[in-house]
Amino acid sequence: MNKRTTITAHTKQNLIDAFWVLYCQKPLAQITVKEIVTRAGYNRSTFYEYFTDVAAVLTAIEDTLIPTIDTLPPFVGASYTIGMPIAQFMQLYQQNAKFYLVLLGENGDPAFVTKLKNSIKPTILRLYQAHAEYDEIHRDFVVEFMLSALIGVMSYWFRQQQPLSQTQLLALMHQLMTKGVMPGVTLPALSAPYDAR
Amino acid sequence: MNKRTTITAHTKQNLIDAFWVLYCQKPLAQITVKEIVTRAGYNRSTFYEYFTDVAAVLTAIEDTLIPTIDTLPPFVGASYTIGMPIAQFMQLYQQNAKFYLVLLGENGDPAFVTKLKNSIKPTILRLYQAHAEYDEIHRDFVVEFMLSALIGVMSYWFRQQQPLSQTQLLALMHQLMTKGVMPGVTLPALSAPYDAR
DNA sequence: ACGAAATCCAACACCGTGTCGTATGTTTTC
DNA sequence: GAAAACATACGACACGGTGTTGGATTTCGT
Repeated sequence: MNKRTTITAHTKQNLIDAFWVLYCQKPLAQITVKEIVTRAGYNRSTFYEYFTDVAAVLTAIEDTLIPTIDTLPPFVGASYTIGMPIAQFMQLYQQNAKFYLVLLGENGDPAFVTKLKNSIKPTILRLYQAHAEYDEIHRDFVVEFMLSALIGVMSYWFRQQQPLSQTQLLALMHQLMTKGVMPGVTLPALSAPYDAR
Repeated sequence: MNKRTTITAHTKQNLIDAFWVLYCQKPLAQITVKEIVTRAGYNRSTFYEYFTDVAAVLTAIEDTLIPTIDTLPPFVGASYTIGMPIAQFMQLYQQNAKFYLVLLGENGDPAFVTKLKNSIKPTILRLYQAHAEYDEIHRDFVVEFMLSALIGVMSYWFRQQQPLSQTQLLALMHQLMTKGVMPGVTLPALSAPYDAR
């Protein structure tokens, strides 16, 4: 390995690490270049050799956390069930829990949520190829529904002290996805919008 | 009405309005006090009479957008169905769509999502009082599931050019909530976690 | 009508930003 | 293996934003 490239890689990583410690503590707007380089032990100018500004560090981190097509294998065929993407996403989440927890948390980045959803969307959409239940427009909303619920629940689970076991959570999520959130309730007519009171 | 108080109210509102125009265009971190007061037509010092910093303006806006206990009436009784909170939330969303769209969007504020969820949570939880299906811990996750899906889909709907009518969206959401996202699929055993491949 | 309090502003010291020129160390070329 | 070419890290500079203090002006209570 080239010495130059290892040095730059180390420096960049040091800056990223220093940034992450700060980002875990406070929102992006309050993090300064000076803080980062002080913590990492560099001159402030050095920072600008690697990143254009503070936000760029966050983007760099995010880019390594978005699952690529390769990491989410393209399941096909009739044996493909809803449980698989759920379990798979859970595993992905768990591997990088340290980052996801913050990026999807209170001081997190909404843009990351969108990026994450878009990266998983094709995989979920493939689930519905065989099923003619929904047209293309409806499918889009169904997938948005699933992903929002999935990410929301996962984040919630990690934020708590995990009162449910992973197996319990998987089972619950699977049930909610396949049977709904309130199986016992019959539906009223829905053509007319409800009164607010 | 006192002239003093109207003046202060106007000034504060002018600052808020100016901030909002900017916040619609770029993330919080890039908005300066100077920009706000220039746009609103005040001296920079005046800003600090009303807000401690730029982030405080955002918080002030958010606080007016969180539904209080009063705005979400406490439905009780057996006639309470899942459709009501959905339709109700949709109405709430629509009234302040201009703000929700941004706050829940790409450059939005993740903390606002949490605030919003927490404000609606009690209402949804009341849905499950009569139902003994879930214990307290599970209920929490079910509610998180619902709210995440609800907010996610609503935001998605507003962000698009609304290809579905409101009635269609309500019907779809109702179906997803009560029957699940994939009614046709039978479930495999879920006690053991899935393989990743 | 007069003192008290508020609204708003100009000026000040401080801090963070982004850039440019340079010293030091590393790689390439012959 | 020496010298040229390059990459890395740094100090210094001009600029712009921050937050505060003291004062001018207007409004309110009595």
